[in-house]
Amino acid sequence: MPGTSPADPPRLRLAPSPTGDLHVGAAWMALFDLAFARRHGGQFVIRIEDTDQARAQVDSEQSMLDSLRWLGLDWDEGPDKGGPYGPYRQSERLPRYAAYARQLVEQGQAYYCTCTPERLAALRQAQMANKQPPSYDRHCRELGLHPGQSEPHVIRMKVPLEGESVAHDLVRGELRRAYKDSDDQVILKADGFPTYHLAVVVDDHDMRISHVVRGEEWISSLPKHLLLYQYLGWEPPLFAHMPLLRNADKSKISKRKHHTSMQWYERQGYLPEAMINFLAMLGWSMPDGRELFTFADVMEHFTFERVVTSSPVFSLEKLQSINGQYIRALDIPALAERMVQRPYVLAQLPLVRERMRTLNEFHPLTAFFYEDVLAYEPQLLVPKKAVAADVPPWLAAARDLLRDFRPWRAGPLEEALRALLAENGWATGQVFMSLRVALTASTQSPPLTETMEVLGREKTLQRLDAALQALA
RNA sequence: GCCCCCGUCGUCCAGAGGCCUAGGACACGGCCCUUUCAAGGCCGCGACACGGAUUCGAAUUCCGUCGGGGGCACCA
Repeated sequence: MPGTSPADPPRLRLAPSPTGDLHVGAAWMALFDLAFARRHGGQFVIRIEDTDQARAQVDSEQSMLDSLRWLGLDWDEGPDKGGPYGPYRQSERLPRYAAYARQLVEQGQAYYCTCTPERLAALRQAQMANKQPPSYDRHCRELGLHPGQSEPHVIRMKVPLEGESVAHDLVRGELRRAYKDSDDQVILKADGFPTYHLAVVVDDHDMRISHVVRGEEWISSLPKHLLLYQYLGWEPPLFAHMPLLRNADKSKISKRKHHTSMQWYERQGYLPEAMINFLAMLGWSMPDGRELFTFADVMEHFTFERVVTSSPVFSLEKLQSINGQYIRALDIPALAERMVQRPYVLAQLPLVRERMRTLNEFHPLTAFFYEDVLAYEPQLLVPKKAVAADVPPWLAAARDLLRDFRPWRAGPLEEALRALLAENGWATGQVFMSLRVALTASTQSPPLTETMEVLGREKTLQRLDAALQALA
């Protein structure tokens, strides 16, 4: 098996979330992945899912790498440097998937299916109405269809009608599931793109991944993945299904209920080593029970066997305490150094340097970056020669433009905003003033789009909404 | 509805048949220290979901119930 002999060092991968941000869940797994890989002299690669709706664009990809670096989890290889087994970007791998899907059809382990979405929807609806589990009825399975180019079709894999799948999981032990509870999954879509199931199997094989570490939400598709390895004649990797991090209400951790972006923690002033320590205590513990430890300690002692099987609630209480302990452990010069070296502070400096007459003025000039809720004086949002009713459309239009705007950089942002204003015949000075107040609660601030870049998308959008609310 | 995973203090973990009248950390409460607030020290509150079975003995094994979560897409 790959990765199980010393001569064959493990290769693990991180699959970033579609937005490209490094989220707490991903960071949490990456931390263990990397500890494990490093300990055994292996590698850790990033597989970029940049096709279809998973569009990790350059700037967000960069922010993910920045977050990993901040955590100290960077390694000598970027997404394109995972060794000779790339490409690691899905968009560059497209031709491979269709070929394998067709190979499976030829081998009789997959088949063309021309069922229409309408038929499938009706089928599903009928099954639900009859309190049956929704699943494909294998209508095309034995038809031996060979649809022409023009006829829309997908390729589905054949799942055995009986028997069961038995797998070994590094954290949970034996995982069993009857084949009859898995249906004939689509592996190649009508548009020629693979579904995740095919893509991940092909990619992990091509990239020589030895250990697949992923959330337990994937357990139920494990039999299909294993089947795909078997059909393709490949040795499957080892699997570790990690518990899911949860909200306080026990649901799967979500953006609505937590700050899930690593950047937020960085900006909030948490120390990366405290963050690592905290994350490593979720679902795992040091064999000797120590609760203050470093990444090097994790590296030395991490095993999948010690990962808990129940899902931890992600709560900040303990992180704050740990962070305090790390801060207190720093001597004053070191602490001072850490404060000024903080990337968020570093990013603010160029914006306020020319506005500072004393070093102390740095604080009032940058205070607005840190407020959770800005205290608006609504009349400030209404620039000279404008009336209150003018403003909401400006802010709303800006918000809509910014929601998915990429790349999140001052230059492009300014260009796009100016274009928006020109299109609507709005006065730049007036609109920019309103935006400025919305983002900083003040009529005096560093240049608008530079401020936006440093503030980040999330806070920018939040503040636009807040300003709109203040005007309502 | 069906399938799967899981179930120890409010939260995070320890616990792999006797070391458990269940241990630590965070949070919370009290006291001490102290011009305040922290930090620190001491003390306290607080859990093995329930029911059976196996065993001389179960938090630890098995079964059931209940509870929570996840999955059941031409999303990942």
